[in-house]
Order: sequence, then structure tokens, then C-alpha cells
Amino acid sequence: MEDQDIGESKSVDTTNHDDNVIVKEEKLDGETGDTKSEKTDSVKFQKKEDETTKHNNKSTGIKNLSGNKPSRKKVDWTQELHKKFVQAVDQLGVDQAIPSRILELMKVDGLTRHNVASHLQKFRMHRRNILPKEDHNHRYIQSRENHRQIQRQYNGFQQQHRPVMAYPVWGLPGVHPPGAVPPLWPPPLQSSGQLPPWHWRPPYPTVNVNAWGCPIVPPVTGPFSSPTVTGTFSTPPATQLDEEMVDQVVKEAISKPWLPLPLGLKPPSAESVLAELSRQGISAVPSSSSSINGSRRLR
DNA sequence: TTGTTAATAT
DNA sequence: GATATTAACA
Repeated sequence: MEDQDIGESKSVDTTNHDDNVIVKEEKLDGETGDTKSEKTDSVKFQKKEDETTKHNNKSTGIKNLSGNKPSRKKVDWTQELHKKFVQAVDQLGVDQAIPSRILELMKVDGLTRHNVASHLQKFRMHRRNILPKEDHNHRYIQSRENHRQIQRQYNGFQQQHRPVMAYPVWGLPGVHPPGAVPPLWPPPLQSSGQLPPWHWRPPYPTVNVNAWGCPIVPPVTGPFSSPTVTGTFSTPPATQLDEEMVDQVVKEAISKPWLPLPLGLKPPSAESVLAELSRQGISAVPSSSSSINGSRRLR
């Protein structure tokens, strides 16, 4: 595995490729703010030194995090790093956005799966808080669960891609109330002297990553033109998968008429229903249900 | 072995 | 309180 869990010895700067890792050791109290000098995608580790002093002893004999562990590094998720993260997630889609794959796509030396997993956890939490808890969303999560089962079985690199636009609400016009603020995960920090670390701007003109987890993909019909980081992926045509997904949703909606219609499906008009009924030989409908189009009738 | 989640630390 | 790390668990 090329994930050597750089925990020990932290001499990760062996090779200076594009993605070099800036290991930063400094006393905890210092915090000499030269953080703005990181221009490229580089992980900056901050090492705490005096952690041995506070041998924790909360209550239960938890493994002392400070005793034997050589050093704890803190990955500074700069905007560049986070941008890579979001791009990777965006390219993989929510289904494939797992730490190992994100790590591969990011290609940031020195970053571990744990780092990515942690960041992904926060990412998902914020996204979940932001997203409206609608029914179709729950259904979608259920389908994701099914994929997880399959994924656990194969544990391989199956290319079961879903359209990258896996965020059902964002980006749709008219969804947000006029006065609502757009969902941003890292809230825009007010710059107190220096540039905030989360200063965000969309990475590409085509993929408009709206801050945390809100990649707004324009309805581009051609091949996905985002510059992939690795190039090992070939995005399958999204239209076919779209059709499959729509077909699935429609089938589910038909089989479970008591559930609210998923977003994007419109109920048939009364005229079309009557026409279809007459075509099937039903010429008249009971008068009580004549107000189909209106509000729900009470009974 | 990997991903997810919860606990813990800073 | 926010964020990152670590441990536990499936």
C-alpha cells in the first residue's frame, strides 16, 4: 500500500513533486502566521511538541493520545487542499466518494486516508445539515445504502457511476427563497487582518463548486469536460444513467402512489387523465371525484 | 482491510 | 464552538 500512514518520523518531504508537503513544526504558542505563503496544494502539518506534558487522564483508561504516539500532525486544510478535495468528490460522485479514492484523486503527498475520512465526515455532516430532509432524499439515501452493500461485497473498483449531480436541490432555479443565503459550509470568515483560509472561488468555469459540497454542474450535454486530476476515469454518458434513474423513480412513484411525488415529476393533468380513461373505455367518472385537479377532497 | 461514526483533543 | 485526530465498529 502506498499509504504508509506517515505517522512516524514525518519525513515525508522525500520527494518534491507537484504536491510537496510542508511539514511545519512549531511551538504551540507561537503560531507565526506565515500561513499565507502556501500557494500550492501542499499539506501543512503542525506538530505539537509539549503534548507529553498533558498526559491525559480523562477518566477511563483511554489510550493516552500523547504518551507513545510520536507526534500528532494537524493537516491544515487550506483552500487549495479543500478545493482538491471537493473536486475529487465532485468527480467521483457521492457514491464513489470514499476516502481512498478521494485520496487518489487528490494526489496530495502526505495526506492519509484518515485525514480525508475526517474531512469527508465533516463534509457530509454539513451537507446533511444543509440539505432539506425531504422524502425523495431519503429514498435516494436508501438506494445509496444498497450500493454500499454491493460495494462491500465486491470491494473492488466497480464503475457504477451516477450522474455527478447528486445534489438534488442545489442549483435548481427558484429553489432557494429570494432572501435565503446560499448554503456555504465554511462560513465566510471575516478577514481579521489576513486572508481567511477558506477564501473560496470556483475552480473551473464548467464545474461551479459552490463551496462545501455544492457543486453546481451546468446542464452540459457533451462529455464531462472537467479536467480530471488523474485521467484514469472515463465518465460514462450521463444521459443513459439519467434515464435509468428517472425510470426507476417513475416506477417507484407508480407503485407507491401514496407517497408524494419526487421532485421533478408532475401529476398528470385532469384532461390527460380523462382522455386516458376514455381511451380505456371508462367514459364517466363518479361525480365525487370530479375535482381531481383541485385540492384534496375531505371525507 | 476499508469506510463510517463517535469520542476526544486542540 | 469549530475543527482535526484517533479509536471503535461493521
